[in-house]
Amino acid sequence: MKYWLIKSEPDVFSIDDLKDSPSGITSWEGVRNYQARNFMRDEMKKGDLVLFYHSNCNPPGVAGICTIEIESHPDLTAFDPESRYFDPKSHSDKPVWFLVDVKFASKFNTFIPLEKLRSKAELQQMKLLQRGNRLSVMPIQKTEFDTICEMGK
DNA sequence: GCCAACGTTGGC
DNA sequence: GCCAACGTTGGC
Repeated sequence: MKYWLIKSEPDVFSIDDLKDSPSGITSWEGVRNYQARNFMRDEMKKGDLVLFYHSNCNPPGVAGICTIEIESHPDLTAFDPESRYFDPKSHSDKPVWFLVDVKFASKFNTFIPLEKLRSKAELQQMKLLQRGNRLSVMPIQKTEFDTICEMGK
């Protein structure tokens, strides 16, 4: 099993929006970064555990946990000219963009702000904390996942 | 709202 | 294939 962190702007889609989705499941649409896509397309497996991070808000931080429910399939919003995620390079016979479906698992009792993550010695290696990091889907270590879950209790 | 960091685009 | 220009991300 692998461990991941995904970012979302809560103004756009928050962990409560995920919780309120039908069956707590949503397609993680709109990712338009190749590295992030490759993680979703090639490496995320059903049952993997995922931290849900709120970005571009005050304060940013980890809000809870979800799981991979459905493995890689094409991101249909790329085919839709009306969608803000439309990409004319992607065609249904040869899709460029892929996504996974994630399922709500739990919300932390304590929201963990970025500042708290930065202050933890065990988390200093996390990609999330590296300067200039912009990846919205990234792998994390089990030890990091466990540390953050403990902080969120 | 600013701006540093990074990814993508496109001319050459 | 290089690299300048541009657009986006996301913390602050």
